[in-house]
Amino acid sequence: MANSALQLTHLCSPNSAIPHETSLSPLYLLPRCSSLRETKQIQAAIVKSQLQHDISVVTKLINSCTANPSFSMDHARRLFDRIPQPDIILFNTMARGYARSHYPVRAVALFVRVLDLGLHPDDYTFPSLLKACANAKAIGEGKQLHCLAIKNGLLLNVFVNPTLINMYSECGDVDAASRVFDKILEPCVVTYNSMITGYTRNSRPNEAFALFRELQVSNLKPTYVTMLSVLSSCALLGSLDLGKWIHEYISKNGFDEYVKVNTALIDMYAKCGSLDDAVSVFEKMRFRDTQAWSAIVVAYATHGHGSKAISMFEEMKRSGVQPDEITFLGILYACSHTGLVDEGCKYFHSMVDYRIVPSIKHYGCMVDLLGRAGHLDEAFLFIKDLPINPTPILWRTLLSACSSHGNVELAKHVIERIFELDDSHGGDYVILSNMFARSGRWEDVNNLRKMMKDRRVVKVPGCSSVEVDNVVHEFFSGDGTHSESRGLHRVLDDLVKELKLVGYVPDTSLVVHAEMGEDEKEATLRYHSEKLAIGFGLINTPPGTTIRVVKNLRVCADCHSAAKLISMIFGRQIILRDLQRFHHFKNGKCSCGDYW
DNA sequence: ATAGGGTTAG
Repeated sequence: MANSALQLTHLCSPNSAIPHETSLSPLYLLPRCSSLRETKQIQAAIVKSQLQHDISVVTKLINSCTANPSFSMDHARRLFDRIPQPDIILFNTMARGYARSHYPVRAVALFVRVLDLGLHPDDYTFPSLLKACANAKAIGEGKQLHCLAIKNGLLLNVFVNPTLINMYSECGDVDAASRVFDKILEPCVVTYNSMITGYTRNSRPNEAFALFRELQVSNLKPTYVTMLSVLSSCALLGSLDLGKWIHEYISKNGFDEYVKVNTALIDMYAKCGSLDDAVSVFEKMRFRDTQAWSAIVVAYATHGHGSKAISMFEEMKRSGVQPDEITFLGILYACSHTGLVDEGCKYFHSMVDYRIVPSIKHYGCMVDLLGRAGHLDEAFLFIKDLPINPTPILWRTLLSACSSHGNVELAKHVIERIFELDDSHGGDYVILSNMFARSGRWEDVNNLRKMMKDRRVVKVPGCSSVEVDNVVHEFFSGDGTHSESRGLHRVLDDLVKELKLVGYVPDTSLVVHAEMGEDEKEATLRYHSEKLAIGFGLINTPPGTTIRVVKNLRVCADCHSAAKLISMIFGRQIILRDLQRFHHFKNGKCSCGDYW
């Protein structure tokens, strides 16, 4: 903003008239402000030229306050409060700001004043308010606004449609969203996008693809935003073939010019198990923003390449791109899964340098980092000292660590904390019960089982799936009905025995070691991966068959699968994240086979 | 262009 600062000096000099229609006008500079400081400088120029009572000028100022990255609804509110008779445009502008702020409910609160003042909501009002409801997960208010939109004859408005669909699906009622969509006679591409996104965000990738197909055969053209959701659905399915098909479609249609699309491609490839393709997309990118860098850091981290994730993170900083909260999630994940406790703590504390306030997810990574490494008491104190209330998930992370490291006493204490918040999670009982069983405390096991029964806790079994030659084999925790289940158990028993021989504990701690896919550990892991391949090979498969999961997921993820199978055999809880990543095909056939 | 809009990957 060096240029505008120069121009401002001119503007603020005494007796300088404001040329309203030239590039020197403060109004012209407002949209170019990149910080609240600059917006305030323009405000000073506006006051100097006596324009501060002009409602249209204040509207522009407020818009500038809500532009990234200078976001300040507090300042916007101060400006708003000085206007004696705000009109609907000013209200709409404030509502849009609040909808995108940390306090979306305030948009709805402000709307009450609109009605009290007898102002009429228009086609700008509903999109902002519905967005606020989506962000606040306020489906009740959203439904009322839906009714009001109908009353005002705005149901078929092109701007209202997508936000209405978005509101329902963000509130988790994707069926309601779908009903709205079906009533729209001529949905525009943005409306299609919002519905495709709705299915994707609610983990219904097949319906997302069905709608994408419908969009393709309509006379509308998909946009790059369509591709973002479609890629995200690919990632949900975990289907690399489908992902490659979409990649070709993207290149053919020129969508690969968009940084966001390339970022979504990186994410898709990583989640479908092909780190190589993810890296190749990243390397071809000419411009890489924070999101693109984060995607590659996360890709390396989730594939177990912790130190590569760290070196990418350092390279990112060197090239002058600012990390954000997601980058830090990636780097903390990398550290915890690579056992780099000191580095992880260092990065966690460096977040403040980037003015990033840690979220519950960052705290979760820290608990995982400390817990996996066996620093259980430290992890416990970490949770105790948090500035926010811990969630059951946070305690659950520590509970798994207690299980890995066999600390029954701490586990008992932790589960009490969990039960204070949520006692309906079957997995928690199972973990502690197994810990009691391992130390021969059968009375405690029985008590826990009785407690589960009394509280009517249902166990939701974890599920893993392995795809061999387009046939998906699903395994549920504690279920031995798969035809090759016994054979698999035998191979995995052998694997566990060998792990014991090299000093590993056949426990969830296996996950810790299995994910250290680097340096001297790598050779060991490759060896065990082969064993695992033999294990998979037992599934009706002659030797030499391509086993996709094993082939594509590479060392670390192989072992992640191994860990999953082993955890299944030992009756442990399987993390939901794994379900997402590995749920690809159904009944031996690509679930999208109908559409392609 | 001349006060304000919808869908968005990590």
